[in-house]
Amino acid sequence: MKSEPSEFSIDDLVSAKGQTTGWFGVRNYQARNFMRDEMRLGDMGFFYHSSCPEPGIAGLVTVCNEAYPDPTQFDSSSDYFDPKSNEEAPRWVQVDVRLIRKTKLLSLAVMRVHPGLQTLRILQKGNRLSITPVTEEEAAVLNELLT
DNA sequence: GCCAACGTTGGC
DNA sequence: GCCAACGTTGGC
Repeated sequence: MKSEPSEFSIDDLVSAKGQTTGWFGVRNYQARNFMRDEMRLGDMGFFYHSSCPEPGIAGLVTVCNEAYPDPTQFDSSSDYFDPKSNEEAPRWVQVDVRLIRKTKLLSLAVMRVHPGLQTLRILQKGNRLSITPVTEEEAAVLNELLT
């Protein structure tokens, strides 16, 4: 799960109420579908810092609420307002995640050269999705590296 | 700031 | 329904 730390960082999550946040603002259909169709209560997520000096995984989170309508799509004062959506047929959803723990930074550079991570979606050329699935095998390698 | 990659838009 | 143009993402 990608976030620009200047927008919302792992430290923001550490200090958030209940160390929990709604993952609002996703406005890409593929990423939305991953949240809606694949993410289930108790699933683990990797909190990734993007578009920053040191991109990489900065912490572990768990899904504490499954997909529900993202309220910012209805808020005309929000950057994430979508005039084409409506309450009867919400277009965008979010999940809530809770901090498991902040980790040392596992940099993109390190992940790129690790033999066990070559299949990771986030490393593929042209990858732009803010939400991508991680396989059990990949998760095991990541957990090992983050220990 | 550059640029590759990809998604979205809108005219036809 | 095609596809060119445009916008966005995000690493470097």
